Amino acid sequence: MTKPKPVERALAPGVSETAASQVFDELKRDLIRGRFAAGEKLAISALKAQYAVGLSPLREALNRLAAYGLLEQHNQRGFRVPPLSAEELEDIARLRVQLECMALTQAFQEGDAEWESQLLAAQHRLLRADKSPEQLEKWEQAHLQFHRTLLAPCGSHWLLRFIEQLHDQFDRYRRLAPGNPAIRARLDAQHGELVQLALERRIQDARWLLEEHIRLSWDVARGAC
Amino acid sequence: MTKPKPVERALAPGVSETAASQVFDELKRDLIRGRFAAGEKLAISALKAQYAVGLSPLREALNRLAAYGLLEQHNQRGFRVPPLSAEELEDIARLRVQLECMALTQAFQEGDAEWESQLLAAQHRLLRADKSPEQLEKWEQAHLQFHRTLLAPCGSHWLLRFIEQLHDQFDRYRRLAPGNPAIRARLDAQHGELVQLALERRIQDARWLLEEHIRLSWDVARGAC
DNA sequence: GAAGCCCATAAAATCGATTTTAATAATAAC
DNA sequence: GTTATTATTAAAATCGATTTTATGGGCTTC
Repeated sequence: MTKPKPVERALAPGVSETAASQVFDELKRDLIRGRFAAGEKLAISALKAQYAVGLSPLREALNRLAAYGLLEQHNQRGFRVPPLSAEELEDIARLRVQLECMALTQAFQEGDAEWESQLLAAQHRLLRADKSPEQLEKWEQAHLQFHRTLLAPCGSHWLLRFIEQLHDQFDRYRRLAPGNPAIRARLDAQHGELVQLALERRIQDARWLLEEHIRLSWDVARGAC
Repeated sequence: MTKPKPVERALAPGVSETAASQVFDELKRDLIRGRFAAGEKLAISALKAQYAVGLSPLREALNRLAAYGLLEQHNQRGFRVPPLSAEELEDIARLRVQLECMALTQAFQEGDAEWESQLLAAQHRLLRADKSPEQLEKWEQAHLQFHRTLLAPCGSHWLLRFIEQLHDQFDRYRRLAPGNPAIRARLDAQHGELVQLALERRIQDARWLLEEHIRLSWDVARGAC
């Protein structure tokens, strides 16, 4: 007999990715990273080549991104990168303060020892992550994960979902804006302070600090508009 | 000059719909209406026939709905109607209270005379809408529009977006639950009271009433799980 | 000279068919 | 009798081609 079974059962037995999901992840990252200009119209056939994927999975990914708010979809005239505006950034930042402080309060009440451990771990990974341009994606991932961990035990699935969505939107601005080393240093320090306040469950101080943290990031992100 | 000659765009002025957008709207309505059982796996080929649409636009609509949270998407195993649970309903309801009260406060500050007019109009349309089973969709539309109008001037695009999303989620429960005439009557009365408080800008009373309104709806919606 | 019209072109949207994967039934092994 | 393995079937995902719609240029008309 021949070998009609060269088809390895995909070493990962559980979750196999689809082309649509892969290109969704890549496009999402590239949109947040600022690979495309704000307001730019996406040329679908070009994307097809760039991401080495067929038309169907690509369109499905674009549809998901539009529903998520990282693209604008206009019937019969394709997809467009949303414009950046100082007004929208203000909206996003203010709402981040409200929602994240809300989640923080809950997280402080619900968080247990395991949470404290994971928070310390996440902070350490962030601290050690290399922020050089080549490793920037790694740092961004660690940063996102830190903020996720901080609020994770809040108990509200939908609140966390909205916060994540706003975070992605905010990062479009922040990552496009020129860096500010002085502010960046202060922001980095605040992560450690947040952990300390979390361990001590000093909710009011933590809320003030988190608000300050977001407002400082906002100061940086403003540079994008 | 003074030639108010709006360029006639083809035979369909304004926005021509795509098949994907149409089936998205229909599916969204049917999901909220409870046409499919919670937890049910959607048979794509069956939907294709039911909605009289091709595979591509149908899949695009399903992808959008999954990103919106009205469907679950599992790689390589299709789409599924999210299950209903008392815990998630609680999450949704509590968050509605928080977010809508937040928006209400802003709306009371930003709303002008034009807003007051539209609010009165929306309330009257709701009052007059027929709630009979045949006309139920009309009433639901008027109800949604009333709540939209109430919060519209709040100034935060993203807050309104999240509130609408939660409202859709909440309605899945409410519309599946058996009706309660006594509570329904009280809820209907509250719409008028909210308008009155809005006209007088009695923010604190209005916040209490809106919270009470959502909690009462919640009492009804609980009947779905 | 500007506005309207028509055609050519490019892009978006959709269709029909194919490929890939998961779910299920049937069979074999222990 | 149970578990493991293979074959079968059904469904999801993807591809390639076609249809539909928007866009831009050149022409005509007033």
